[in-house]
Amino acid sequence: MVVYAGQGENKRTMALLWRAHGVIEEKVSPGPKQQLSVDEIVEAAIELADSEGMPAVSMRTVGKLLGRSGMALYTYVPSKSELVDLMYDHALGELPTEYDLSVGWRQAVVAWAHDYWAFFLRHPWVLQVSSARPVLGPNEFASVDTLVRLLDGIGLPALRQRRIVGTLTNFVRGAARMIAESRQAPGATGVSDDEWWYARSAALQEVVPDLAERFPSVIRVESEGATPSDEDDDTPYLEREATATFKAGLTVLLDGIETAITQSS
Amino acid sequence: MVVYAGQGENKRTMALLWRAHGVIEEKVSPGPKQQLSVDEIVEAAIELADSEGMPAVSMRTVGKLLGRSGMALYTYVPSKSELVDLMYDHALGELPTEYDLSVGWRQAVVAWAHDYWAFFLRHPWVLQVSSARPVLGPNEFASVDTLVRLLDGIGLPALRQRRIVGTLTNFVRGAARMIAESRQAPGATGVSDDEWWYARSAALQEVVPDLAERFPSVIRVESEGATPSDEDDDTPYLEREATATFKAGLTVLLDGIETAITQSS
DNA sequence: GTTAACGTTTTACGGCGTAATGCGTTAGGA
DNA sequence: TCCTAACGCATTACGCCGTAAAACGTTAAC
Repeated sequence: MVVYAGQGENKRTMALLWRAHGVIEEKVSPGPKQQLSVDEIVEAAIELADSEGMPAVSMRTVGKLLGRSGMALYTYVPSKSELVDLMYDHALGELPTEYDLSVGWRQAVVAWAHDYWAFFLRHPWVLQVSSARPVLGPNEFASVDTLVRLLDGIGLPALRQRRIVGTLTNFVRGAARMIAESRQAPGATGVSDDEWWYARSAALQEVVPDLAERFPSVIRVESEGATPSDEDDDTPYLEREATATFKAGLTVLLDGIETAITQSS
Repeated sequence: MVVYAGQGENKRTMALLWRAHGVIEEKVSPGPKQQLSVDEIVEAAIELADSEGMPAVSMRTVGKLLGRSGMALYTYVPSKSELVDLMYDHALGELPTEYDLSVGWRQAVVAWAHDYWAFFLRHPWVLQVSSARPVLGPNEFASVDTLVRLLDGIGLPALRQRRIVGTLTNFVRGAARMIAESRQAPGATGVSDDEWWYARSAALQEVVPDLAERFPSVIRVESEGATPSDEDDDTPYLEREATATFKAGLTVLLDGIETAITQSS
């Protein structure tokens, strides 16, 4: 059995996140032993979220995946929202925490950004977990710490460094979100991205024939220099565009950071 | 009655978005006249989303607000997801479409960014509408067109301009999302942002006493130079931080764009 | 052997989106 | 003028959701 020294939701949540068994007294007590573990539940939920998307993650479905009823999970986890927090922090655990700084901070940050980006594309549901109220789990701390360290010795005052860390994190999340959302357009395996896009554009053309006259600037900018698709690259249009926007945007941001460094020194 | 020249979901959606009454044949037909309008419904839904948040917007609640059953709305709108698209595009209509470029592109973009940002804070639910699959409504086109025009004459090739438009849009959305999410932490009017933050930190401190040794870089960067709160400014901590990150990040981005301009010329 | 704590399941409640059904209103043609 | 068919709208129903409450069976401690 588990007893919480102080009390309160927050304490219990933190104990769960940090597996702080030191703070928790384990008491032997009657009744059957627990047959599952928080980790098992969290991993099953992540599996489900990866393959079927966040909406498919319900207490009942996670329970079923473990051969249990939905309610059984409530012995391990106080509520679904806590389970989601645990999923979030657990997933963050797979991010690298060390980067080679001998090649310069800029290259290191590019590597970090690509890893972070790829992480969100592997686990798109993470983007649906709020980023504003931090979860304060160990892996969240570790991942922020990793990025902070990349910017540690380049002569930025702490405050500026903090802003830039926030901006970079936000930037990668937003860029990844564009792709992640485009991948789950009409539910599971409905029409593909390109088919949807084509049908929409055709309908638009028909309903608004004078589109090009009404919005000349967008039309010009959107039509010029479309990213060419490689021979055997079947990445959908929106996704290629979003990827290119990510890379270009990262360059712009890094250039801006260099300016900030120059101004600080 | 309404007949669609071609057919298909997309056509109907576009007609709804663009109010393309030209494409639509109005036929007189028996039965009672419609007592509501799409606009009324969309505005009621927006009202609800503004005041109670997106989760409070259900077909039943919107119907109730109009003195009608939930199912009544289905005569006007094919499904909830279409209603959400209409809400999104309708709300975008309140954005300015003209900016003074005589003060230079940079100042104009700053003004745009602040308007866009304030818009998201007025209608935080907009951030929960996917941005990847564009809705292709008139106001979405207008708002993108507005930003594109701000960057039109500064010597950027079209492709670069497109990437920068995407990056700026993404940036503001992400920055606004941080605040919007921090405002809706524990449901409606539960604990305030600051109380929550304090309780969490206290719990964390207790569960993980060696935090500062384990993540020295984050701790240092997070603790230095905290934004001072004005005398009578009761903006919560997370929100002040997020606002500062937005402003600093915008500067960094604009500096990066200036570098891009220099390189293009 | 009794008791009390515990893990788990079952049932139940009020929410959701929306399909199906039915009712009452209304315009056009007879 | 009446009939009919189309239509707006409400009601009901289905299968989901999170989770409170209760019931049941297992088990350790006394």
